[in-house]
Amino acid sequence: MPLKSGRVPPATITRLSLYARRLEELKTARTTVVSSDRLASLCQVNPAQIRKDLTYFGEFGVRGVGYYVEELLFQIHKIIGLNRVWNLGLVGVGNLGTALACYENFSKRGYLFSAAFDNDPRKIGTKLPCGLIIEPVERLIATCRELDIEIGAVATPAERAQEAVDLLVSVPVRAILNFAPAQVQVPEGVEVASVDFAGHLDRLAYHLTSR
Amino acid sequence: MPLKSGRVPPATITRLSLYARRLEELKTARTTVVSSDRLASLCQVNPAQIRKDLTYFGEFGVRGVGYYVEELLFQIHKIIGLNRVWNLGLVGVGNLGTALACYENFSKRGYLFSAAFDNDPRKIGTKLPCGLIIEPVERLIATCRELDIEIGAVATPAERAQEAVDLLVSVPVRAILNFAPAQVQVPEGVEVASVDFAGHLDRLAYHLTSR
DNA sequence: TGGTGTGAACAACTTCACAGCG
DNA sequence: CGCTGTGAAGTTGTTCACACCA
Repeated sequence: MPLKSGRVPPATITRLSLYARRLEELKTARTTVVSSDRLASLCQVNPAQIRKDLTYFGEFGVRGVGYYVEELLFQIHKIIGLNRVWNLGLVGVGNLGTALACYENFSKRGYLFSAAFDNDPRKIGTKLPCGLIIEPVERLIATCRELDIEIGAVATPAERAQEAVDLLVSVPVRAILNFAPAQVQVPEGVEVASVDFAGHLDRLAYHLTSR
Repeated sequence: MPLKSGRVPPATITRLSLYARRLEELKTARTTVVSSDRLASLCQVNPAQIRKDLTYFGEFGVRGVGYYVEELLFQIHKIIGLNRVWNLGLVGVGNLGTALACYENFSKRGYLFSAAFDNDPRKIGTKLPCGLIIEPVERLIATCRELDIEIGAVATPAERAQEAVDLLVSVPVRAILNFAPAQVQVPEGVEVASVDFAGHLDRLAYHLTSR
């Protein structure tokens, strides 16, 4: 949020997230200071990259010393927006959706599934292992507004992904995590992150094929 | 596989995978010919990008016409290695692992979960909804060799990810899809694709925070 | 004519190398 | 003295613009 200079490369944000998770581990291990060299080797990136990434937002280190773990972690959390709780709404409660809603690594980091929607009448009213009760998709707009849901997670079949996204956008939800294997359209200002299982697997297959 | 010129950008492979999936849809829709402009709009990329990507592997189009959908799809499948079946081994059968093993989009594209391993004694011998029977991790090396497993999927807790990877590497498995929220080390020649849920969510949170 | 294939221009990102400071 | 912060150099990836050909 301080944002010292102009545009921040998307890749920088992705790495900031990575740094945060390694710093979390260092903090747990009671490490108080870390150099860009050390953090870089933990993250498998170039040390200069870390220093450059941070300069987009300010100066967080001490020359001749390094970075204070707790302080740097605090700053990165503030930049990303991890100093608060985010309410998520899940659309499509199949095997994958259920696993996601109950995945503890999300809640640990402040991402809370607060509502789940499906259009299978047999699922409505059912309680997930994590305690969430499945609501009909017709309730999506009302519930998302009521519960302050700002991030949507789409885990429907491919054919249903676009309509789920359209609904979320109309709430309005301006950030969507898409697990469905489909390309979805959103208006300006809405950010979509697609978790592309097929893309990852295809890259692995290519690696094995091209040798 | 034809590989006309030197190094292929990783991003090109990721896009090839994307093109393949859109072409699959075009084929299903009985479309026989597609221009780079049309395909580009379906994939939300620049048309020149598509043509450039393809030149790394050969010339697949017809000037003044475009690309024959079926032919181009065939060629891309051959490049990626999707003209065959890949056997996958799953390590860590929690909620997420179960959802993955039973996820039909994998098998549809030739990625077949052929074995699943866990170290919880209560799970061993249990059958997953998809029919797979969970084996003890001690059986991993033997089973992977026996079943020709070339791709590993790691869905263990973070603390267990590195040991799962080490085991897979010793099979040897040279391609690993990692769902655990941990940075893992692999030797030269082994490719890891990490499905980084936290990274995606953090990017979305940043998007919402920085405005 | 119309759309591909591609060198050349451009833009973005990464790494280097070192000045500057605690 | 050591490690950060950063301009400049280097590298990689993307887009343009047009020659070329079915």
